[in-house]
Amino acid sequence: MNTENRGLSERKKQILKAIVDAHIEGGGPVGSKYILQNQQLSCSSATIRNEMAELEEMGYLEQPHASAGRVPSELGYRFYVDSLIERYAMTTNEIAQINNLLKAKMGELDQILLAASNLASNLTNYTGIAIKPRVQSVSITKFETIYLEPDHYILVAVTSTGAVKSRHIHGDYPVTQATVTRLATALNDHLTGLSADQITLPIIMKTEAQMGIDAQTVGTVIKVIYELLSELDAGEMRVSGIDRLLQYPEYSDVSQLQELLGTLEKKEDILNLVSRTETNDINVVIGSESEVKVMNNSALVFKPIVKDGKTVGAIGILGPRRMDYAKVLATLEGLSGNIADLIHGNNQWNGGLPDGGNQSNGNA
Amino acid sequence: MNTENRGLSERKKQILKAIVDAHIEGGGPVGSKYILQNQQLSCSSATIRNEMAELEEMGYLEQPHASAGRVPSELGYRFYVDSLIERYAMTTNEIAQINNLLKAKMGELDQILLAASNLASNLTNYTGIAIKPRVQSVSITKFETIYLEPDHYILVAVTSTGAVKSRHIHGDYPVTQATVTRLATALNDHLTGLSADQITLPIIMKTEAQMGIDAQTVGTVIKVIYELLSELDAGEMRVSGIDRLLQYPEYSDVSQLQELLGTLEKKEDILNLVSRTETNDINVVIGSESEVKVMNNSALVFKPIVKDGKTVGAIGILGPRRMDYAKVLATLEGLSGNIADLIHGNNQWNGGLPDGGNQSNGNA
DNA sequence: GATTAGCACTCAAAGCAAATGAGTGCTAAA
DNA sequence: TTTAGCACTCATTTGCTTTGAGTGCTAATC
Repeated sequence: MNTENRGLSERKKQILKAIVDAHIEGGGPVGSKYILQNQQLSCSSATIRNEMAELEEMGYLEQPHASAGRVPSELGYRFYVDSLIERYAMTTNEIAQINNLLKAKMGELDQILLAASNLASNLTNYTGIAIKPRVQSVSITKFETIYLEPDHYILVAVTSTGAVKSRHIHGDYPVTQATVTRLATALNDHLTGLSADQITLPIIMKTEAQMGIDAQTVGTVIKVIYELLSELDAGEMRVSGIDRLLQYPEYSDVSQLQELLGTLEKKEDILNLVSRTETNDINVVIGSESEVKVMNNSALVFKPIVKDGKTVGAIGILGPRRMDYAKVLATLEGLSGNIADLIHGNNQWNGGLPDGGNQSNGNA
Repeated sequence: MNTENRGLSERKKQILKAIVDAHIEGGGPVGSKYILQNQQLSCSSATIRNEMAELEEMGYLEQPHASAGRVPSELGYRFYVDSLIERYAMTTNEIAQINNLLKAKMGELDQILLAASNLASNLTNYTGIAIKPRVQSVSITKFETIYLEPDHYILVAVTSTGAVKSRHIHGDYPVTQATVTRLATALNDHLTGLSADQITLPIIMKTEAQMGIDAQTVGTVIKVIYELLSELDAGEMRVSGIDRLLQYPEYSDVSQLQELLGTLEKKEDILNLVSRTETNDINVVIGSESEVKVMNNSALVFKPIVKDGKTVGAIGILGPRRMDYAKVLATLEGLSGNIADLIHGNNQWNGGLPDGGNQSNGNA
């Protein structure tokens, strides 16, 4: 991901930075004259042209066509993001916004992430993404049953990630309050700590045998649990502020936009990308650096949210490749800090575990 | 919504229908000659022109500009949908698809709705919408608590609509297993059947007094319950297949598209529209018939899903005004039938109440 | 009175050519 | 190494013409 690009002279760096900045702001190719005017450089446009030609040769710039200005290449952006970017300081106003909106939403992790990605989208004017990554293996820490009617009870499961899931169960055979209570105990004894792929036939049979409850009921419940676990593994992703994309001319090409929306809908690709990421730092994925198709003139910036050493979610920003990285990075950094505070819980009535409970609504 | 439009001659109806059909298929204005060719009418193009002129005068047709063909007006579409539309029979293939995909998803209502709107989007090639409408007043039927650690327990609530919601609670004061159990009993005694606006200060105080649990803990829990209830009232909406919109030329105007995506994001308008609808039939909202802005050249077709006399959700299709209503209506009809079957539960292990449990992720 | 053929008219859309101008590369001088 | 100068390139804009689908109207016909 990093090339040996230290070999750039100060002037080259300054020119490259100027071009990227200008391109981020304006969107179009940047010419030598423009740089001369908006930059204090003690040289002429011809010199700048020479430098630009060299930068192009080195792969940092591209020329859409012979008589156009230069546009940063993917490599150019990468260098910019890694080395040239200027720290953007959030305004107190923005910080206040984050605090207010996030504190108000302080409920389950789901909602915090959603609110945060929303906020990120608002603050940066790009598209926000809230992600709950796939996890290798969730297990269930605690079972509980709620008896409602003779043929109807609810199974509640608390997962190892702190999420609470539930399922209504309508049995064919009437069950009693007592049976249902016994069921919970039995499940707690035998099935806690197992992930979906650990629930094998032997275990099921052993459980059935030792439970002293009719096999039908047990079978039904185990099936439900299995489904629950599979669902928990799946990961989820929510997008907010798609409409913002449209204001950038790079997306006025309908076919391009269509493909991008397609990948956003499918969710698969982005979910994979984020789930597979190992670092907890902010990630900047520019264009074809990722295996995600169609991101060619787009970039995705995302920041994992970590709780107890585990990645429990991520918030991200999707926008044109020429996005205002300084601002985006600062925003995500700020938000993730606040989220960390929230989920490490210093608030009165809620704030401990991530994931108060509900994370259905997967990607269908 | 209905004008006295019975005064149309058979031939006028035929011509109007032909124009609408042609426009749905092609998208452009329809001329007299085209109709003559694709329709068996024993008259000439001049006669058709005359009829068209009259239809325009009556408000059923519009002319984009003087030398263009005719385009159906909103009124024209309304008449078409109400009177002229031909029943579309779903293919066995499509029916099979519905059955398979829906049966596979048979879990909570949330997921069924989502899967259904997704499927609707696939089958019709327009954008699908899954809606859980606002409800006036949900109450909680049953409380349960799950003890985890000395300062940490989970509150589980079963609502009157059958949804199960939960919240982690981290108390400032240690609680015991026994306290937590007692808490559940007390809540079940005092707070079941109340909606958010019925939880008033007197009731809270009375509950606190009779509970015999420290006021802090009770106060915290009641606050959580209140928030839970408010959240349940809120309604939710999910969109799938936005990218499909782009294939219709009416949305290649970026600014239009942007506004439409905006309303889809806000959700407010559509949620209101659906929540306020009283009939359980399929609704067709064409363009500016609704108060929803920006739907000018779009139409929304939706079908409420009813369970025990209550509207528990809706699935809908959003597309260009010139959408294939016959197909859309048939699809929604078919899907809603299947959903009704599912939630009235004739399946072995699950199927009774709607809403197994999880419907967080509201509109932030 | 309804229908039709015929014709003049309209107007968006497509095609074409010239003008514009931002920006470059190269060369030769400083 | 830098720079001024100049010829060259090429996307974009502009104005113009052509095309053709489609209409409205009128006068003849059924």
